[in-house]
Amino acid sequence: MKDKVEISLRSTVDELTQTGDLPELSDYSTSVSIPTNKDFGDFSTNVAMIVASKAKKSPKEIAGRIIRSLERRNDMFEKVEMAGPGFINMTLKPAVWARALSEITDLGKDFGRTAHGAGRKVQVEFVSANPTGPLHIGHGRGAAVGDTLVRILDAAGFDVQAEYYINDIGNQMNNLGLSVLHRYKEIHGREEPFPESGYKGDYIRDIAHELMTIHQDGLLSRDHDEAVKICQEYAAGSIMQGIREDLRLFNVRFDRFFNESSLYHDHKVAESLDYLRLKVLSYEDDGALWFRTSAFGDEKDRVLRKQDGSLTYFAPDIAYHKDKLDRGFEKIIDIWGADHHGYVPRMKAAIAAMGADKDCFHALLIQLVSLVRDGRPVQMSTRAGEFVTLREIIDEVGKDVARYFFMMRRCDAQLVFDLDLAKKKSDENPVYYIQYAHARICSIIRNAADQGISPSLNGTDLQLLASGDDLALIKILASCPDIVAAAATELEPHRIAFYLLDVATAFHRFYNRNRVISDDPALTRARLVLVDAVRQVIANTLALMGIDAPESM
RNA sequence: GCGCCCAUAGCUCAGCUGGAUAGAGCGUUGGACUACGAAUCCAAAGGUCGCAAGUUCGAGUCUUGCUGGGCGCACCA
Repeated sequence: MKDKVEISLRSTVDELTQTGDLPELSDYSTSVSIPTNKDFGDFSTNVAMIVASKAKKSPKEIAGRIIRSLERRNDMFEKVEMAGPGFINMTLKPAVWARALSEITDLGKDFGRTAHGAGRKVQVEFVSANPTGPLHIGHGRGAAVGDTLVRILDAAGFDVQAEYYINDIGNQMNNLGLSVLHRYKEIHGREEPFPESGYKGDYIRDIAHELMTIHQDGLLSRDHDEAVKICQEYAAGSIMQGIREDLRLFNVRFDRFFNESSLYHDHKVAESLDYLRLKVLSYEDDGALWFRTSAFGDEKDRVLRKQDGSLTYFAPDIAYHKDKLDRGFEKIIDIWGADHHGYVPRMKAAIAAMGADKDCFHALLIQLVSLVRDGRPVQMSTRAGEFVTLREIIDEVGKDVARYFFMMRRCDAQLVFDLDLAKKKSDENPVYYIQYAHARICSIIRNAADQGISPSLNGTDLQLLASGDDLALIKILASCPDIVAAAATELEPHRIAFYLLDVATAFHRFYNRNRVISDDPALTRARLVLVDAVRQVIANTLALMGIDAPESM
């Protein structure tokens, strides 16, 4: 709805500029917002003050001209007033709101979708956990945020792809193989010192046992490196399969899993290094190969190839991001743990070096998740293999609650996951509060159906809902597409979680003060359409978060 | 030492790109079911938006400097 107001306002201002009633301004940013104070109308804009300050004119005079012009196009506004230092407050006609409601009914599942993204290609890369162990709770937050963001971007009209980058090569994979082989030998009674920086989790033992049933003691007689390789490949495959299963249970979808190793097979890494050398952006020093990232705003240059001849993690990562650019993504979004923030300037430098605008790259940094049980923090340490897995969380509180909890903070704020609260099936738990609203509406609709009435626009007079609680509810519903679009452009998926809470609150309030099914047939029909629209909006936005909308609970 | 993030009601947090009188939930106090699901609702109390300057018509929001907390500063990934 804000969209429509903005469009109307902008065309009015443009028109006034053309007729010379307003000074010419090459660029101005309008801001239409919903005022906190209801007395100020449905929407408010400061455009007159912006224009006035640039043109050095009186804001009130500018506002006056805009208002007179807006009033002349009388299809939309009930009332347009000047307020304060030059605000323009606008109140829409009830018919406009009634139309907005019928639009929700017409669009159904598609309500909330917009064309903001104009089909631009966007990629979101997230989770990307190494296949060295199961997903833990930190990955869970990244998975929930990433998957929700993908759905939001899709709804906002972007052509979005979800990708998982698998580090299936390198030191960590080698350590994985060593760790598994060690456990394998241990089962066969061979005690050796545990490999340095090996993985100690119990799942390593499980994998060693699986290898034993496949190979019996056959690996013992193999060449060491060969045995490590067999262990590594089997373990990575097994763990990756587990990760995919975790993601499926968590309702997280990926369009593509990208193997780091393919960058080597396809010579992409070598090509990237050649490119940098050609552009004189890399140089040899002290036996290593350096990338001149400092030329692009990084605080110092970074190593691409170490003294020992092996490549750093950064080298293939440059090739990977070059590949993303080559695939035509206009916006590249990487979701990382906040502890990787130091890596951002480096990556932006790489993007810029490839000749792309470095602002097309967005690193969404996800802050730490800590876990609280019985009011006490739960200690976790990945290195020691002591961590709470995502699977454990899903099993304990359910997929829906877990996904919502991960979404109810801004990404850049630390999150305390309260297991006790998550398991409470009461009003304190926002997930149940929201799902309850949905179930309650479904119940009302069932009751109405028993009386032979179902929600339908046919012959229903929505003007009956033009005031009070009914109108307030419609206004919140109508803002859904604006919220989704804003969440997409600002990359702030948590806004959906808060919006849902607003919708549920507004509905519960409405429900307690008004009857849907009453002895007034016309009002009953109208309100059935209204609550059905509430149900639709709740279902649609829950779907954006990958959460189910139960018909009863 | 340098950099990034955070600081808003007793607690946990929103705050729509700089707008008008800063909002929710929990907790506290008091109320509402013999009609559509009380897993709900209503009301009250609760604030120097960490501190101090600056930018301007206007700052919780932007700038700078402090204070406090988290996280980084590898020829690890």
